[in-house]
Amino acid sequence: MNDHHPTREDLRLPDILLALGNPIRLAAVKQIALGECICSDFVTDVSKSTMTHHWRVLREAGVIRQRPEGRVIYMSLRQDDLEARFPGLLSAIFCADNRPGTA
Amino acid sequence: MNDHHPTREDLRLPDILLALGNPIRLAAVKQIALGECICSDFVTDVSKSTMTHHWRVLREAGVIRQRPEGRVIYMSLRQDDLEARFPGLLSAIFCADNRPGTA
DNA sequence: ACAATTGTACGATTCTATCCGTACTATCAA
DNA sequence: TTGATAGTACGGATAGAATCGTACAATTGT
Repeated sequence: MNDHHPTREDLRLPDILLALGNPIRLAAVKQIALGECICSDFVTDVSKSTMTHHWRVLREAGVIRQRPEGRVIYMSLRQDDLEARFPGLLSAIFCADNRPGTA
Repeated sequence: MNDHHPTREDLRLPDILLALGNPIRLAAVKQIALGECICSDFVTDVSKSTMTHHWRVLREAGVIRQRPEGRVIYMSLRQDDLEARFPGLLSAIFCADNRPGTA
């Protein structure tokens, strides 16, 4: 696995917003926020390789951390880093009053 | 001018994040947040027609409102609508600890 | 009426994202 | 060692985004 994670200092707001500005990734991040999970915990309409792409976008933006262990990869939200750099951002996104179809 | 603005109820979080997930648009929105302005108030590296494109993306996502008056178009942030649907989102974005190059 | 100003519309180009299938790697269990 | 499992990597197709230049429309000032 290519496992580059940006440091806290290197997090960039536009990259993070772009990463979260996709319904599949936003839904995935919301699920990860409920607790660490592995790829196969996600039910989506897209293929495995497409999800790999989405995980990479989220990881490279610094939204999630991927931790390989055995043959699975645990994914978690980089809540502390995000809160340090962008206070309130995650909670605003998770508490948003979403309508159907909004993911 | 094509002047469709989504209603408050039709605002979609992924669309808004996507609209803000571009450095040029994020910078523009930050400037608009300081007070209503017109297109020519913005100094950018891109052409006029490219900016027209960015204004459209922001307007169609519901981030800004465009109000034509005479030969200029006043642009303002849809702060009330955004706060109603996504409380705290804008302030989190504007208060973010940005680094150089982050726009 | 004319010219200047402010911005849009359109078409073309280039770049980036999304998505899939297939092939592959690594780990684990029997 | 063999097979199953979990996921990545890569190449290619399609779609969408960003950008520009040119042409245009509306308004305003002379």
